[in-house]
Amino acid sequence: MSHPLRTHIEAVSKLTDEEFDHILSHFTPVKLKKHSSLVREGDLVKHEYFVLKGCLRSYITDNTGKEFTYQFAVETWWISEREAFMKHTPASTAIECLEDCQLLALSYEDREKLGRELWKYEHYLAVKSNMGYVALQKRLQLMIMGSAKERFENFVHQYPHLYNRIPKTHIASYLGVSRETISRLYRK
Amino acid sequence: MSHPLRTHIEAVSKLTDEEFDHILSHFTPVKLKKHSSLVREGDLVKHEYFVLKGCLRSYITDNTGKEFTYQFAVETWWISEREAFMKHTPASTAIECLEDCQLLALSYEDREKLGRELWKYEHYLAVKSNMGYVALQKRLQLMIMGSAKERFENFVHQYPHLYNRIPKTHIASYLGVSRETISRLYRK
DNA sequence: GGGGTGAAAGGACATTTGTCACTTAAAAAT
DNA sequence: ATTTTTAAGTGACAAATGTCCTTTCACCCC
Repeated sequence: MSHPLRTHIEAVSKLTDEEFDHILSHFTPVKLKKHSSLVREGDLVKHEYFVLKGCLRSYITDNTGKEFTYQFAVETWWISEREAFMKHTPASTAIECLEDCQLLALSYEDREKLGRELWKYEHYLAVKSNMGYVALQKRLQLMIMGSAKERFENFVHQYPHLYNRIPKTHIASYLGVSRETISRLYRK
Repeated sequence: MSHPLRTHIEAVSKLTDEEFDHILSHFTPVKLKKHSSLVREGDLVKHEYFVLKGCLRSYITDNTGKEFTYQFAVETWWISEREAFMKHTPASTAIECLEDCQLLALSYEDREKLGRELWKYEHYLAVKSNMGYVALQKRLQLMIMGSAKERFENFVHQYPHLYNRIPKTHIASYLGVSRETISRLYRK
């Protein structure tokens, strides 16, 4: 059974054992308890993370205390605060663990280094970034064109495993509806 | 007075006269009349476009005939159908001219070629792509957290020059509200 | 320069979704 | 096990926004 990170990269381009070992040697394991924070608003974000085990979300809180969930991450997903990580500015979104988590951390410097050393890694990043952009476009489109019901059904269909794993409150804040609305839809 | 495309690239990195002339030599001028289509749904998209003069929008139409505007473009902006252009798949969004337009077209092959030949161009693309991602995130966030009023006011504040140039119908479809709602907000 | 065409404004009403207050259920802590 | 805390379900009502329809305005175009 191959390493989950290897599987993930090889969905884009195949690696030799040496290449993968070299890549993996730049990652640092991180363990976190449920409810702990990986990133707090205002932090500098020096790493991005690959999830080995557990579940996290990134979110922001507005001045009235309402939350908006940008992203969830479970096994084999990446998570970070992209803008802060890239530009070395303070984080405007927070990241918290929804379960006990095991992560692999990669620093900004090592990411750059890997990209320079290994074209396949650079390419993997470019493909990943592009897929992220397209996915975000789709989400925006659904947000604008779809009703609460359509958004909810799409979520359940797209992420059946998340739907029973993540508190409804957070799913609601990801979909941009109230928790009560989710309840009402769920009933039917 | 420098060429608008040069100014745009040089906001990221400075070019020599030779470099810019080399870049520019890969672009083809395109002229289009108001109301004409640059891309139709289902087309293959072989070029991306830099706007010299005029105004365009990209949009999709759902099965009930309702439209959603992805993007506007005026002087010095780029426009294309990113997914179709990148993946060589049929376009799922259309692009139309809201005014008479003068554009510069760059083919996929030439784009790749320029990126390979001139690192500064590759870098310019990467920066542009990253800014696009962050902007899209901000738009999604505002869409989810903001009221119709907030979204509208943000638009007017962010693009004061577009607000009097583009039909309200299209601004409404960009903001994900009905035209009537825009009218009501504008009244006050 | 009058007739036609498309965009915007406005009112009445319907629908969706949010808010609040309360109850129930489940999970965590001691 | 019992208590305490947290999440979810529910109903009544309010607010925001959409829909439909009519009127007005502005701009083109023979």
